Amino acid sequence: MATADPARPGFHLPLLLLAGFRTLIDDLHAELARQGHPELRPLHGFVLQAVGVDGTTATELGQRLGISKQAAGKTVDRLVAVGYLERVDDPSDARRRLVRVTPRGVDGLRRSAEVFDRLRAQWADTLGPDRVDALEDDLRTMAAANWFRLDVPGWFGG
Amino acid sequence: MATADPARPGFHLPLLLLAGFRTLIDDLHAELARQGHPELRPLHGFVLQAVGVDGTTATELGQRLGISKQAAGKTVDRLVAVGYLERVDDPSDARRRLVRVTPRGVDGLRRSAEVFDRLRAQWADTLGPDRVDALEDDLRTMAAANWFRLDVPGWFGG
DNA sequence: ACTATTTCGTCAACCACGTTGACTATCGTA
DNA sequence: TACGATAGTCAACGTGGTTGACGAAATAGT
Repeated sequence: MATADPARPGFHLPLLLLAGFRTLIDDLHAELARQGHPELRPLHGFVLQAVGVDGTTATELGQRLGISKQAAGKTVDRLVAVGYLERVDDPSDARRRLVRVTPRGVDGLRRSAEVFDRLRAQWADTLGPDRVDALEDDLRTMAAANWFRLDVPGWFGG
Repeated sequence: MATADPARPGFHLPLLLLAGFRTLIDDLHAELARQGHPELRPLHGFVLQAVGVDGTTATELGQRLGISKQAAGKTVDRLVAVGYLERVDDPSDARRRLVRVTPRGVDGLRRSAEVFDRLRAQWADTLGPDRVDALEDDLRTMAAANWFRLDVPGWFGG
């Protein structure tokens, strides 16, 4: 179904990594939708994770995700609109608006983690635990940078 | 740098796959920019590949990529604007507008393949050829579907 | 041969994600 | 107190996706 030339080994690697990522993400969100979180988009989990239990500000969130404070602010807007984040005033600094994960957000995060664990276990069942460990080790070695950067304009990098 | 909990093994896998993909894609485009193709975006290579040497139509391209014909048409517009694709009339069917890769597009595609091969070789140097092979085998096993789908609204899937 | 259906391409409106630039309000400090 | 740095927002824009509607051309059916 693809035009990608199977004879070019170099072209396989990125496509396979992308397909592996998508497989996990698609499975995750199919399951999350079933568990009452149909609104949760792939990006949202990363953002909720980056907000963390202590909360943050939009500017700091942008720094954590490697995006501008404006982009972070708009993403927070959307997450607030669907009930996963909330904004509260910071009593100690009238400029800042603290961003916090709501109980619904915590629930989504918890379920995401559970589903990811389950999916990883499936991979281990199919490939063997050692192969999954090796896969992670190898990727950790090769992808040391690019860990939490989410700047996506024009698909990853621009 | 990340808020991702290192104690949750399940959360690592998708992040690592994404980071691996991004590492390759970022390296590729840095090199392509150096080689005279600064306009080539990550998506473009996939699209050029999907158009193929024989050319296609926007509708068929959309089917190949798993996106709507309108989205495919707009993407073709952009690729035409930067000189990687061209549209020609189909003499045998006045409704169709054939999309073809230009010589510049072919050049970009050829260089992309070369760079990918080089990057794969780098991975093999670092991890060992057997590990890279195993990584590809394992991903091929787990990511059989999701091969060439590029529907990205809200980040992969929606 | 004429009509009816399908197909191709495009337009228009919209959404999700990113960018930069400009601006206000507030804080902290010299 | 006045000034520079910081937080947040608004506006305009670019790229990638969606659906719905529509005209023109090809095809199928009677």
